[in-house]
Amino acid sequence: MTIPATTTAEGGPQPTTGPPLPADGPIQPTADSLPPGGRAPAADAQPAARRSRDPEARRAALAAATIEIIAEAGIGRTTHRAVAARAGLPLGATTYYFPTLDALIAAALQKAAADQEADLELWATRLRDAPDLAVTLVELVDEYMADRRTVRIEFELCVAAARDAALRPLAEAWLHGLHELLVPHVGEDAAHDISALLDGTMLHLLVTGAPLNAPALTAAIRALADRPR
Amino acid sequence: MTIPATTTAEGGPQPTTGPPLPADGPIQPTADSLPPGGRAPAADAQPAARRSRDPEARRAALAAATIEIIAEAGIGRTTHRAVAARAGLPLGATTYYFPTLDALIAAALQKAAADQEADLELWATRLRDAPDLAVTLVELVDEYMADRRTVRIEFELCVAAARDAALRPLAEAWLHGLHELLVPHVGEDAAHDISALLDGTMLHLLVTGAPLNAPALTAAIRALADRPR
DNA sequence: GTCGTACTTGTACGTTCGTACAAGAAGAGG
DNA sequence: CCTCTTCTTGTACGAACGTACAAGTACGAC
Repeated sequence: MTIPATTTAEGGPQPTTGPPLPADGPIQPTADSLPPGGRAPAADAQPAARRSRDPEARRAALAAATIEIIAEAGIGRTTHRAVAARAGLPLGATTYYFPTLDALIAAALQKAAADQEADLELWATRLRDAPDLAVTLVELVDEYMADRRTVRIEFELCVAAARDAALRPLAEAWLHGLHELLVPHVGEDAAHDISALLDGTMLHLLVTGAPLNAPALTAAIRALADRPR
Repeated sequence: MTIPATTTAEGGPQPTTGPPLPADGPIQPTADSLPPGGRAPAADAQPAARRSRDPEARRAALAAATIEIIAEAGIGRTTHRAVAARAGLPLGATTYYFPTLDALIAAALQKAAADQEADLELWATRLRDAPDLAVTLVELVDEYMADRRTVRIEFELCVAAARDAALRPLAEAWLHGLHELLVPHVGEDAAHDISALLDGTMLHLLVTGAPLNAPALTAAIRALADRPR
């Protein structure tokens, strides 16, 4: 228990010694979000060369940019302008394709969930052929943690769902995916426990930034999988 | 895997069928945040009866109100005006006591962490006298989950720390508290595993809103505590 | 070719934000 | 009593926000 506590009760106006939040500076565009069919906003002298049409690519680019912004700034600080800048598209494109900001965010989270579902099917095949469930599972978790961006979005979605019931089915599906993946291998109860262990472990890794302790996690999974029922 | 997926690729402008975020309506004040020394903003006819001085109470009321707003709206949607309204104080009070919004949020999160630390010491005494570690631990988790507000703030802090390194020590302290609490009872390794299991379980409960399955969690804790080393 | 729809874009409106600050009241020290 | 410091409050300013929309361009239908 070594919380860098301050006693938080002083007289003067400025005794806050806590960690200063860096206030999430402005989001810079990447301009590579559009497939090769599109063009960068202004690579040449023209004031604003109009791009050729590609509605589906634009919709996908906006959703992808939104996910990036959510991963970096959080849902609460995601704005039309940040998304448009990241996607390299004009502001009006965001409201043309999505009626409101909430719709844009919801679409992005659904796309993220769909990507995750596809990922989980890869996990399923890897586990089906695995000689040792625990070892392979830990490998998969380690690979998953390599891209912190995805993991951040997962937990961002969970926290948002805890506050907003409308997001709950999406977040539940996300958590449930891992559970259902494990059921055929270890049964209902152990699957429940192991998925909680893995989610907790990933949260710890996300916060501390530490690398995964593979042998320890493998042993813990075995302990939960093999416990008497 | 029953994600309510939409194929996200349509022609028209409005095909988003995802869960609509309810856009977090305006925050209403509670006006009970000030100790009996203070008065409500306008209970009688006077336009704005000036309150008597109590700087420490105001600072504490602002931090408490900030925590409430964070729990309800998230860090990203926490504003000076929402906090002031919740605390029943004028807008200027927020900037008088905290130089910036980030400082206000950091102070609130530190207060929450300090409260949590105090809670953990109660946990420590309860566990010291407990005949059965696993059973008592599950009881404590169940009691902790009764107030989802606190739990939401914990995970909100973790997600924010994953994005903002300045918050990392605070979030790490939070996670580490549970770990160090368990070390004297089950040793370093099992404490690590059990704290991950508990954090993951709490996340699941937070998202699903389901009640805690006490017997299952108790068994899982035992499996992790008793595993061969 | 022309016509019409669907898409693109820049700009504008009203709101809300963080922060600054002047004017004043409260209470301690004389 | 007066005075000075500290606290309180209302208001104001520029920036950023969500959203609306007019004007214009691309492209298939004909």
